[in-house]
Amino acid sequence: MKPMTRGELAKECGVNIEALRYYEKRRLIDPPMRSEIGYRLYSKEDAARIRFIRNAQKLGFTLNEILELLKLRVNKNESCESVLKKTKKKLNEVEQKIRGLKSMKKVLKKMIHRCEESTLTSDCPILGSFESGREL
Amino acid sequence: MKPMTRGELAKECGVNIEALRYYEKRRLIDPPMRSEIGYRLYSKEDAARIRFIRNAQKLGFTLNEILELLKLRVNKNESCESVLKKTKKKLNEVEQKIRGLKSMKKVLKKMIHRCEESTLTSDCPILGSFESGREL
DNA sequence: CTTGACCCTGTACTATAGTACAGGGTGTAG
DNA sequence: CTACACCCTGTACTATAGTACAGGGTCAAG
Repeated sequence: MKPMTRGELAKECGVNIEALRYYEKRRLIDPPMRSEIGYRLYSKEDAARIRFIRNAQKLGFTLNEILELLKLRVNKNESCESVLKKTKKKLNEVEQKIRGLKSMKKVLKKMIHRCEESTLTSDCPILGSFESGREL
Repeated sequence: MKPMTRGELAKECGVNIEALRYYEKRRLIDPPMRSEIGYRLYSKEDAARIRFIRNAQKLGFTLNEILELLKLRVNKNESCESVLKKTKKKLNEVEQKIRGLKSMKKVLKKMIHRCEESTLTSDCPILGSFESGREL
């Protein structure tokens, strides 16, 4: 697989070219290989990582949280125990988010249903999606 | 129901007192009633709205998107048709987010499973959760 | 052999979403 | 009657996540 330049990777992933340098500085991607004249050369794996970052951001994770997600693996400095604990914590966060979105979805569907029956009122039903007061 | 002051509402909703003034400026909440000496007085509905805003933010919606969600209702200046269209668009966004989180959840669960069987390797499996290249 | 399209670095600017603070009013407790 | 805990306004500062730009290098095409 031939490596990509910064411009090519940016285009492929639909991000601004400067964002790639920013993610490198934030340590979200490893410093890439360099060509003889010093150009950054990215692999397919780098592309996958950039896409992961963008997707995770849309799901409400900050760059710091995304870094934590990316570090979820066994390494020499960390026990499997601790990785397991962190992974379970992340799973919980993800499940919370899913629950929140599901109740939002339910309300939106109800609105669409009501609208199609032309019985909509002027109040805002979506507000009700978190009425339970449950913390997200 | 007795109305709350700004400090009380902030405490009840777990937000900074200044954020309430900020949400008012951004038109995410209506300008509240005022007491005789000019203090803001908030209702239970205001509290629900603040909670909605915070929860929606954790699900990856920006304040502008949240404003759009809150405006999803029939009013004199807008046809039911157009509200229906916007609501369906939002439903789509929500369903996309749910799909993204579900694939993340799947990968996290697999990691936990593997870790409990002590067969974890040093690569980062979570990266795979968006491999499909599908846009979120 | 220079023009254009890339790349490099460093630094400065921007948008979003707050957060803090200065300067001043109100009202109850000691 | 004053100290303290609230509230008001306006304005300034901060963090996060980029985005733009200046000044300079490389290289292929005309």
